[in-house]
Amino acid sequence: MHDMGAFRANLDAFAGRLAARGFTLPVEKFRDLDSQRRASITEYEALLAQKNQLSREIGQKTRDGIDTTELRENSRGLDEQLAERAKEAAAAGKRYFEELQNIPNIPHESVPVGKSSDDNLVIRTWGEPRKFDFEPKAHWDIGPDLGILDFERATKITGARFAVYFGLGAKLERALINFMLDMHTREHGYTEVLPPFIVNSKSLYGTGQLPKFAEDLFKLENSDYWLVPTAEVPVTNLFRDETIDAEKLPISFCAYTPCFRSEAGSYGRDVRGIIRQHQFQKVELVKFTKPEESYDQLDQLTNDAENILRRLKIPFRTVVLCTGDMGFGAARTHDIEVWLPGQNSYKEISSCSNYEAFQARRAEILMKAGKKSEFAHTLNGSGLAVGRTWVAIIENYQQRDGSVLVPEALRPYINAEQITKAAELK
RNA sequence: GGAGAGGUGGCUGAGUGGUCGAAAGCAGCGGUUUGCUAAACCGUCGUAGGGUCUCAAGCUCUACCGGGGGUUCGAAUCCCCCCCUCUCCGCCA
Repeated sequence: MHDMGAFRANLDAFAGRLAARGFTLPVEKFRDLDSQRRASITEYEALLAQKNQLSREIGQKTRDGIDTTELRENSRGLDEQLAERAKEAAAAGKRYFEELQNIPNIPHESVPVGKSSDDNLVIRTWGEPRKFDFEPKAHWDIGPDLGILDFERATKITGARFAVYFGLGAKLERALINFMLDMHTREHGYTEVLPPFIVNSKSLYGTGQLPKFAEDLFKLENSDYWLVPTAEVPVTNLFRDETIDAEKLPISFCAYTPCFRSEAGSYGRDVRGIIRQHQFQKVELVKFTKPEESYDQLDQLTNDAENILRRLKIPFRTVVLCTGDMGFGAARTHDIEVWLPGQNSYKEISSCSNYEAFQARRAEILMKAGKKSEFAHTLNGSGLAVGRTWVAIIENYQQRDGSVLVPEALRPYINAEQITKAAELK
């Protein structure tokens, strides 16, 4: 959400910067909507002031013992017109806000201008893709062959885009969660949070998923409850409607949650394997910062996420999304892409964004330094997507005999050096 | 799920139909006094949206006492619905 005053005063500048991300701001429409809105407020409030004045008079005269029959009638006479103008003003306001809240954030000036993911800019590459002396397989073959991953039974008990993990496959997933949380809390200074996995509409509005992206979410019947699409929602909303003492910033949280996404509109994308599931696990990093330090903190957060892959010794590269490829609320986004030999390509495993005050304005997250209070900046990024990290390990550490080596950093967590076919599943 | 008690400004807490945006205290901010600190005293002190204005200040209007409706000329105050918190019971992990 943009600041109303700034938006009104700089409409043309906003339009120019939004154009870079392929968003056409209807400037004239906004000017009209805003002047309509203001005119109807003025009209309505002038009439209301008139009525309030009459009421005060009636109160005074009643106390003085003067008859007020006529004044009461006059006052009542305003009601119909008043109701009408109230309705107009509310409608005009609503028209304006509905347009405003669907305007995406302004990209930071450092973001490369472009139209699609082809225009993203690689800022870092780490590790050498392994040379295989055999044809590397994809995880959707390796997993089922090892008996640690089962799509058919998941489809039976639930439906498409779900998976069941068995044995060391399940344990690998659990180990990854602990490994990531431990690294972020012990080495990167994050405080662990275990939030609710169900949130209300207001929280989803605060982080920007609602009202525009309702179709991407799972909603619980007969309630205002939704399954979390990412821990970003509950964790960022920890400070909704709160004012944080600036001295406490930056505040860094990490949280594990399952994530639930309807994936409406992604039919046919990543249909094989567990790259795109309705339910997946993620360790999320969230930061609340002062405005002047949010970009340093974005670099820090990105680095913290990358460190997971460095420790696991899996190659990756980091890209800056171009203006046309960014998400709705982000001002700058770094995607970390992990190397997947099974698909012979890099695949997104983390998305780290600075939202500047875009979410803070919606969620009313303020910071106060001395007398002055202003909106804090919010950032978040995956640290990392657990399911996709699972895939990366399976594919990068696969052996000719179909087994998978466990990365050294993970061995204390999984208590095994190698994943082989489980006895009961042979 | 049942019974009861509550939700007022940053905090505590008055206020049961008419200048109440809301007493008082604390905290905050400005100042006076003062070797320093502390204390005392004086003043100030909510947010948002309109209007006026070149801008700001100022002035002014409107809204906000958990949320939404209603009664009334007029609602923090009366009525209805909902949400949340607390206590007890039930149920459960």
